Amino acid sequence: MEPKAKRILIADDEPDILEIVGYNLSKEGYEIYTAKDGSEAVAQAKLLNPDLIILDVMMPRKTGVEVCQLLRSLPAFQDTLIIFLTAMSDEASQIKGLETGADDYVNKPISPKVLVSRVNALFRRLNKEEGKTVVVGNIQIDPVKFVVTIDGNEVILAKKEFELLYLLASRPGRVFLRNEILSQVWGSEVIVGDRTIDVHIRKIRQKLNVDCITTVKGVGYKFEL
Amino acid sequence: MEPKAKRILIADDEPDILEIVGYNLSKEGYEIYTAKDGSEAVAQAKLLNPDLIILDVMMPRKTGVEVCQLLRSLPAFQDTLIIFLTAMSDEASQIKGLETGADDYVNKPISPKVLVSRVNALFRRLNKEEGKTVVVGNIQIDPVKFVVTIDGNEVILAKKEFELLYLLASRPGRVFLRNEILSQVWGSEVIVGDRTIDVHIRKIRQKLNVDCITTVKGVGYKFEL
DNA sequence: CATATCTTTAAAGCAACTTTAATTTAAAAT
DNA sequence: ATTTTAAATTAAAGTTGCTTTAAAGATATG
Repeated sequence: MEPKAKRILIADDEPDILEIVGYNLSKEGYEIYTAKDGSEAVAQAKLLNPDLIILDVMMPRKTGVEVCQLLRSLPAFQDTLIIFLTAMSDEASQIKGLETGADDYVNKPISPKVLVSRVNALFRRLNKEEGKTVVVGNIQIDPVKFVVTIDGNEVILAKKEFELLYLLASRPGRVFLRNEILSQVWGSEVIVGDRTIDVHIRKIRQKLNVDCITTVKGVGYKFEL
Repeated sequence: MEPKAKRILIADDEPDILEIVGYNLSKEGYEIYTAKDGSEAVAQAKLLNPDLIILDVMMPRKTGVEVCQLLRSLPAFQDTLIIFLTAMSDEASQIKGLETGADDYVNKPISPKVLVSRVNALFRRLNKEEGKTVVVGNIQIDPVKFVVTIDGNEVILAKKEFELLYLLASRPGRVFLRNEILSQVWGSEVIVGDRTIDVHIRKIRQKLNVDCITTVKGVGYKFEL
């Protein structure tokens, strides 16, 4: 299920900024809306309910700070992300901006790429996005949920089995030596026999019921479909 | 839920930075812990389960970026806030840092006040996400009213039970390690045995009478229907 | 201040996970 | 083809970690 595109409202009185920032963010898949002054920003915000509002501090007809304060006082905009854009690089303004309820404060001149990164970082945090899931073909291995799914069906692995599979699948195609596996999965202090690995490999193969772990005789194991 | 003091781990090889930043943040009511290199940062992080980690990028024995990547790959640190501190002010580093999974990127020389504002801003945002009613299937958990309802019927949980359930349910599917649970629900000062968690889990399962908490042996517990 | 409720500890039991060991099978090497 | 070596398989032993229960220690409440 694809999450619907995030809406971003950009408010600045310089058309160039709107243009450049808008272009770079839309390239990332965001839906962009613009406003050319503070009042318009408020009106647009109420109309659109954006997920993020980027506000220039110095704008005609309400400054960015005023817009921020006004919106934050409304229940509907309690959670909306807000970023300030400003030419004023002094500390005091920045602190004031952040204390007004903004989530970030970016100084001009703006690097579009940096701004995009910061926007992504904010959304990443908000979505509580889960990273690190290994996906190979129809197999998904999610270390956060501690679940393996094949074609959407959950397979339950024990801890060691899971760790072993995750290690192998994290680098599909690469061969892992037995002592690599031992040190990665078991740690360097623990001493277990080589057969232990075999038994776990077997259990994984059995439970997954998919031919995805290849034996490289005399060397180790590798994951591939 | 009484807000427990937020724990911040600061890692930098310059003692001055640790001193100044630590001082300013502790003034704000944060609990401060420090590490003087990358390896120590990782060790401390695992031990303390901090709410925020401030990482110098250039550190001996693992750079800040390495520490970030390492921690982000662990389930326990998916949600932990991370701020990079760096003398490198070039765009590329900043973008890379943010894409590594950091929540903010602050250039040196640091203004302690600005840093404090940014830290506050991050926590402010995080708190907005907390304290919300969690709805999973037919189960509702309202942390404000302190009430759990299943299909509209109220279920009465004790405080610790409620906090534990709320934690698990706030991220359905995600596995919470035992020490994560301990530090989130009990706090770092309190020392209670592992069995305590089990007993509370049991009481929750009993009272809810719905199979919604799964045990992941050797790892932790997770909430899912 | 007594009682009820919540929280934590402790202990027994059990189920699942992990490891070992022994045997069989398969793949290289001679 | 035979020997050697490594891995697969199986079953059993060993271990760990969770569940459950009961009871004692806190804390709150009337």
